[in-house]
Amino acid sequence: MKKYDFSKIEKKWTETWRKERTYEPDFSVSRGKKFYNLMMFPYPSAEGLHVGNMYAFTGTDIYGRFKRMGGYDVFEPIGLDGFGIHSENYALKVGVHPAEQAKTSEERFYKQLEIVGNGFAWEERLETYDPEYYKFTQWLFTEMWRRGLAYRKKQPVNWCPSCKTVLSDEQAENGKCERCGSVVEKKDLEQWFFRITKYADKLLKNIETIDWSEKVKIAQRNWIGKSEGALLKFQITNDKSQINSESQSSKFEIEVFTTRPDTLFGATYLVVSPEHDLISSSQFSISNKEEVEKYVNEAKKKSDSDRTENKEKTGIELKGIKAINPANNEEVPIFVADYVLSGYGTGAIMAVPAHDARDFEFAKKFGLKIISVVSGGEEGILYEGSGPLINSAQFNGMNSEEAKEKITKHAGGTLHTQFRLRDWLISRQRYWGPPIPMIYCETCMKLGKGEQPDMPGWYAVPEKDLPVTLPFVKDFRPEGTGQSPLANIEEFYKTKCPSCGGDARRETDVSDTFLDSAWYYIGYLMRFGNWKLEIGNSSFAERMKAWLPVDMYIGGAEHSVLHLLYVRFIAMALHDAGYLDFEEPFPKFRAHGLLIKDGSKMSKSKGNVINPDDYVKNFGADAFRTYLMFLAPFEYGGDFRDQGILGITRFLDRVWKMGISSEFAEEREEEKDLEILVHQTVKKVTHDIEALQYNTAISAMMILLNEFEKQKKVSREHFKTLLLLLAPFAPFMTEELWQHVSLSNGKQSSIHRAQWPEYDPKKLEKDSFLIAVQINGKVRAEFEISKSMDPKEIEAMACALPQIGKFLDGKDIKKIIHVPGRLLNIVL
RNA sequence: GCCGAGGUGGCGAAACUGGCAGACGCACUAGCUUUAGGAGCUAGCACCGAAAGGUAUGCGGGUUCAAAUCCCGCCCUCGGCACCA
Repeated sequence: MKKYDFSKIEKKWTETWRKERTYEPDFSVSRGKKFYNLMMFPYPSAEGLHVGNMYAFTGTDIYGRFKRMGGYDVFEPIGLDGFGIHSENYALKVGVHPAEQAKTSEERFYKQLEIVGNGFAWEERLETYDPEYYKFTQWLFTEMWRRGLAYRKKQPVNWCPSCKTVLSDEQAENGKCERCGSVVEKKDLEQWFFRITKYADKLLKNIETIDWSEKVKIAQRNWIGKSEGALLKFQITNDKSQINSESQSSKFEIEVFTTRPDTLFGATYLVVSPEHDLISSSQFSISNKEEVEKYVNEAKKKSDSDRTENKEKTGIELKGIKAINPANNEEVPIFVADYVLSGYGTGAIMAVPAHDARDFEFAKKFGLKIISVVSGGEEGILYEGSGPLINSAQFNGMNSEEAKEKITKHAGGTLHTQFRLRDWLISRQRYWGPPIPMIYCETCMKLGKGEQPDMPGWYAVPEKDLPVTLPFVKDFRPEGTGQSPLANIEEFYKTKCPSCGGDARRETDVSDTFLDSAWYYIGYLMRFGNWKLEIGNSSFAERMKAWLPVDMYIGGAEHSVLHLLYVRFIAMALHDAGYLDFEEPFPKFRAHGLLIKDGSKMSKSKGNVINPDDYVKNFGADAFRTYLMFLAPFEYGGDFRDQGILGITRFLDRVWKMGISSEFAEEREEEKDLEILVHQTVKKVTHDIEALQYNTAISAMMILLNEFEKQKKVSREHFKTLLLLLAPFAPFMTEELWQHVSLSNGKQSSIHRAQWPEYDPKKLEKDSFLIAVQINGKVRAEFEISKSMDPKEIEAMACALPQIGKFLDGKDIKKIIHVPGRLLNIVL
């Protein structure tokens, strides 16, 4: 008997599938049954594919193969997200130019991805560093600009001292750089931003309409951070003792944002952030100015994480000035403290120590007045809930919820919705990315001319001049000067103004990597032959209409507020610009779990990284794939154990043996119950794959095989059903066996284009089965009954059983509960 | 602190709508076979107990004929957010 020679068979089918274009969809017809099956494309930054990537790809590929067999024309493309800081950092580490490293990685990644048996549409692959690709990344930037969604602004931004570039808020995770983990600093710099906040409300609302993993939806909701409240104005006065002239008093106002305007009567002081305008204002004489400045400077020096790590609240009163509470016209002191953030709301708060934990802590430390205005808590203790108001003049007795609007009105404030989300900082002072396609003209600026009224001197590179090619720069190292290495290349930045034709300067920053990946799912549809299709081209528009949005998207949850938020935003902008007829690019998204090894995350420093190549070489791609899917539910992830793969190897070997033996039974030779099990298995595997519960699908197939082996012979049809069910998991071996067991003379078409088996609902139940008999809820016996039996008859039979009879002896049966087909519970 | 997901044999994990807890697999044990290699086959395998039987799904209560599953109160682990007013 021939042993299964996986390396030979895998090689053969890889070549055949490629040659026969088995996994290429038919774009020439617009068919209703399309299925766009997408996985997050990888960063080719490391030495090769990580087993975690392999896990994600395999899980997605199984789903795609399942859909293809279900009659869909499946589009499952693959590409590389090889532009950007992660690839550049890797190139820096190994000392190779990123453009060269890209070629090496490309070859290695694609080879690995094919070896493991993924059914990709190889002809449509793309790389984000391809000028034909980033031409459109740049076009996208100019489109955002034209639509008023891109702007330049100076403000405190996140700066990674190690990567020597600015970062977006999303990339400064807990005050640390998403790439290298360095502590992020704050710098005042002029940068490019995308106005994602314009879509904050839509990004939030649409979450309700999309079918995504719940934890990702929650992460996005939290990140967008909608709060409903009010903006209230507090007038500022100098202390009576210090008023010098009439004009200096009472013109300046501080606006605060609060979610609890109902507690305004309890606002006993005001706090401004160290960056607040009030501090530098010359309108007031702050008597302890020196002291205040010292505090402010120290606070500004601290990084965000330093500020938050120090739990003890600090601050200092601005002496000589007071604020007036608009509810009751009482004077309250003003403090500056770094627990108030400049980037949120108005950068100033009204402090209500009786009903806010932070204010409470601060007030205790500085001995400030604490006035309860909401009843419900204990006297003198912090209470953050709602309830009837007290100490609030005419509002006493009113419920706090109702009072929110009333008190806002009374104080002359306005109701306001505040988002936590801030605009997307898009520029990077690095080399390996798409140059931002903008031109700055000094002459036009002086004349006040420009494409956008509020940004004189700035022009987008005209579409005909795209792409702005990234020049080959030998010394691509970031310098930390606040400028990209491109700023040293005169031939690059010297250009002509698209408006006046005079000398002008190109933008030398490149765009964030996440812009590259914000539209790649569209890019795959452009890649026919040689990027012949362009945005605005009508046949491309048709293709987008036919294939978008993506039907199933799978990827890591770590991109919850990075890629997955940006890509939604860009789709919304393109939708509003009329290019897309949907707002949500991924109506269905599932986050796969993480693979761990020996109980901890895989990392090189721990030495527990799994090299997928070794396993494919030793056990074959089919066994490796199937094992990855068997070890735990796909959406949970799990612990990779070397020994576990042996169980799968045995299983596949047994399938091979049975298939190769060529001894199949006539159908009528089989036991009838076997047919029922086949139908049950088809049902279970179909359901489990649809739910991404691959582990239980595999165990169902194991049960079927175990039963097959107990039979003397199994019919060819039943064996073929098992092959079909197994095909998405073990594509190579099932293909080989499919050809072998098919009776047709000559060439048989691929199993991966065969029809997924169906089950007959009438053939799911056996005629007779075991039923359990319980006494007071404890199982005491079981016996066989037939489907047609009368309940009374079953009860009588149960009581007659010897194991049951001894319990019944001399006792009254209170009642009998009969769950048909399951059990009988006799209550004594 | 807040939000989310979890906690079941030696291990990875199953369990429909509340209905026989531990499917399937790994490891292990015994036997057979052996071309002695991570091979194959058969049987066993939650715990206590000689057995009858009893006890078991993080802990403590509750509802129910019946709870891993529902309710209340705790504990622990992992993931995310974190002075967001």
